[in-house]
Amino acid sequence: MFFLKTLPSLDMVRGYTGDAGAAETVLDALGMLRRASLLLRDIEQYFARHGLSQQKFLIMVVIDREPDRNSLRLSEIANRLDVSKPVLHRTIKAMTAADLLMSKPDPKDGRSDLIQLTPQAKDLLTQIMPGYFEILLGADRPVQDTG
Amino acid sequence: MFFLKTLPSLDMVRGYTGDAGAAETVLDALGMLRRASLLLRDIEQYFARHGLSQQKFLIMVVIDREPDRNSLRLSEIANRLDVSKPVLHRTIKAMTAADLLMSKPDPKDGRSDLIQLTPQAKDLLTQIMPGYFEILLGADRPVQDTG
DNA sequence: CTTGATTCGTTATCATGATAACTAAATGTC
DNA sequence: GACATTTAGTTATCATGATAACGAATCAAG
Repeated sequence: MFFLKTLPSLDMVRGYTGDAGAAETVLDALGMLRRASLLLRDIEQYFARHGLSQQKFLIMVVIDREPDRNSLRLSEIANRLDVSKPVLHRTIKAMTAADLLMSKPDPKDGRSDLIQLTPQAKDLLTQIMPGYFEILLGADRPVQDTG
Repeated sequence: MFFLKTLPSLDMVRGYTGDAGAAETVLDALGMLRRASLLLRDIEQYFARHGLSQQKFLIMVVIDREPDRNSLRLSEIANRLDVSKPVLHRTIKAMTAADLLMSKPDPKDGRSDLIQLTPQAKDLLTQIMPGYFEILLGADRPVQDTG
């Protein structure tokens, strides 16, 4: 993701929306996209230093936090994350090769595997979670134009 | 971009941050990432219906709104958008092939071209801008499934 | 002017998002 | 139970983000 460093002026937006209140709402939304873009970049860089990505991290999170179960099917993960199945398939394959996930056949559905975290994945999750929250804590700082 | 459909509970986050105020800040940041993810998806779908992407749209915007000039160099566009030069290079090439951009050599720097909008691009920009603001206006409404 | 450092754009390569089209399994209807 | 529909996962292909490494032009130091 990337986004405009400098947002349009209120006057410019008002030229399209007509109404000043609407123009402010639009600028709020653009500001949010800019902040999300910067935050996401910080997050991705943090995960990259641990050999991960936000995507891989979130896959581990949704499996880990599932109550009463320690595994999920691909489609269940996809539903919890709003990500497409092909993307998830590819990532699960990579994470399995990296010993972060392991699968066993689903006894109730011959099409599916039950995907669970390896011990290494659980360790890694515990290790990186505090730094993740620290980055999110810094997210309400004012956005600066760095040039 | 994609993100968790269901955010962690306040209690779960408090388990990591210790302090309740910090936990709320973290949840605000996660909520923002979720809203930005959904909004961005709407925006990309809108642009796709016009044969564009957010990236291509923003390139047109920064050239169009430049005061006193009608062209920018690649690196100037990259600076205004916070996007990497290889990405921009590839996109400018595609947009030039699609008759949205045209280039002429920069008389002041033999390494650069001056990139400007074609008349078609200006027309397209005028045509799609209102719908873009309409989507941004809806960004503060509760999330709904539009199919 | 010449030399060295910097900047600009390009190429190559990779990661991560999407949709379309397919196979296999499960489900629903008769 | 047979057959059509639906669902789960996979494959192929594409778009868009990144960094690394490179040649060419510019700039800065002397």
